[in-house]
Amino acid sequence: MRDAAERLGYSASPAARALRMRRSWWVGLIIPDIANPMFGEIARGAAEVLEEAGCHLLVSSHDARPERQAGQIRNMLRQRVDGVILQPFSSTDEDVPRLVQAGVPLVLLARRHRTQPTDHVTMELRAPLLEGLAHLADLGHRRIAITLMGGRTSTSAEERFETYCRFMRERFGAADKSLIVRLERTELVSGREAVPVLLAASPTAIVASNDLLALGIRDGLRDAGLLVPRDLSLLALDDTFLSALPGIELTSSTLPKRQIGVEAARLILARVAAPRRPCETVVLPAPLVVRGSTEALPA
Amino acid sequence: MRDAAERLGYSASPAARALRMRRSWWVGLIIPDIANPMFGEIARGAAEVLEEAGCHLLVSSHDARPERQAGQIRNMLRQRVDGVILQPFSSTDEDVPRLVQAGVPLVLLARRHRTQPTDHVTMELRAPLLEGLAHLADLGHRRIAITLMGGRTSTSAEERFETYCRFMRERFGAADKSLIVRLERTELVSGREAVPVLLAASPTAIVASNDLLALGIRDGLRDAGLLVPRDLSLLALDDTFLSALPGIELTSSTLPKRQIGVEAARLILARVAAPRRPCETVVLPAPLVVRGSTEALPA
DNA sequence: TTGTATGCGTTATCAT
DNA sequence: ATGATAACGCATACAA
Repeated sequence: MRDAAERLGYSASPAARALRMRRSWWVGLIIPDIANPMFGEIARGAAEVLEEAGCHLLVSSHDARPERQAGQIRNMLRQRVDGVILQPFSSTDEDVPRLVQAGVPLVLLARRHRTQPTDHVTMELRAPLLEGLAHLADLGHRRIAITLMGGRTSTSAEERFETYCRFMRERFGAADKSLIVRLERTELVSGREAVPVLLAASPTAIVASNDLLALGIRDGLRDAGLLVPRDLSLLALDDTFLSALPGIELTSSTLPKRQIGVEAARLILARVAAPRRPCETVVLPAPLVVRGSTEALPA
Repeated sequence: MRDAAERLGYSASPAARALRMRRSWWVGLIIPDIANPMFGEIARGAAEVLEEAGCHLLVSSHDARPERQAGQIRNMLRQRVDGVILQPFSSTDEDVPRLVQAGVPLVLLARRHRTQPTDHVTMELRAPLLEGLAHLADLGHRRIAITLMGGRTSTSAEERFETYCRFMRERFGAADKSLIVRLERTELVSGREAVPVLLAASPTAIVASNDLLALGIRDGLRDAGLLVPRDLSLLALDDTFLSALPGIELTSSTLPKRQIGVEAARLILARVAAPRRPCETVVLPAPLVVRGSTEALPA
């Protein structure tokens, strides 16, 4: 019977199925930027495991505009998606309770919501930073500057802030707050613009929130007549494929991008199968890869 | 009435609409690699104009596997998408006649089909190459090597082959075929592996099919003790945002990626509105941007 | 103009 | 087991 159907090239109409079954067999992935290869790899990982379960991935990019994110969520709910994978803007993103309210399986990426418990997948936040700081400290660096993204609303920034301060205190007795630079945007130009502020604290090494930002910083340093790693060491957290490129070669903590997608999809499917199961958190490692941008401090 | 509906938060069920109207208000975009920012930007451009028309973009990445492309097309046809935007594998891709047969509005990217006329959007192929060759020739280069992707089935490779030969003949009297290197894959490693073959023809400048390939070539040259642009000039066609990155800085012909998506979506909508209109071709310019990887040949 | 019945292609239910 | 039937939520054609 099934093969007879396949012989004849017949296949059920998804629209009729969705109407009748009140679900679409689609899972939505809502991301800030579809041109960012990081999210592309997450999408690939998620699509892989969803296909196996007979579902499809629906990707929506909102280009960092909250009102677009809200619109895309509305749209997905209308489509009766089986689940939503979302990287929220902040830990107080109002769309998160809305989604939970709507009763749709939800997986948060990167951050968790402050009040609303959900399934979510993150990468280790403390370990890679500690590993990076230890790497620099072992190379002789003491004045290590760090960039932190977003305001105080960002849990990840706060966690990094605390981790940084604790490490510096434990290793060197004190943490000089002037070495901490808070940035709004995580782009190349943002890195370039941050250079004067960074240099004001006269660091010998800089930890950047991600590799694109690090590239901008390196470019700004070059304009200031400073070369990496000769004059300053540079380390990037949360890297993309860029860090490994010849000509870039940044020491960085590398995210398991595909795996993030895989785990997120897995959590969605698990909740579809068991709506009342307790929320689960998956924490993925982000090991440090030493490349050419960090060097021992000359004595 | 409409606003009354919106006040109450009501909105039509897409499934019921699709079932009744025999169309989904979705447009499919089928691409080789969702982690490639080039396709991300195309997707963004397409999504923008589709949203305005009340449609949504459905992105599917097949990771360069023909059988996956075929499956995704089947899936999209079942979903009754309003149209399909596709970058076919070759000018004889068998999925193309199938799609036309199915009667779904279809826009081809990059290449056109050899026998089946369709709407399509390409970038200029001859002009950027000629511009690049002229740029190198003006810098004093005579032995200009070039990489060509794919076998003889690739129309674009053939067009570039002819363009290259004609330019070299007209400018220097003859085209040395040993300067032409045919490659199968367009990846970083592929560029690195091509270096020995390229060097065998002792060129002073190299034209690479795209910037990732160029990066690989530069890396391979460095391993061979040759520096760009000091020892060799390097020029990339069909660039992505990579070329402009500090630390990369390749002279390259820059694709209007977003615009490709915009035009493709426009063509889909036009055909939805007028199914019998004649096929249209949009050719977008790809101007040369001179950066640090090309230099005058020392006398 | 406003209202009402029918069908789109499934699945689920109920009767056989 | 197998088969007929209703309902999912909309658009449309036709009646009032």
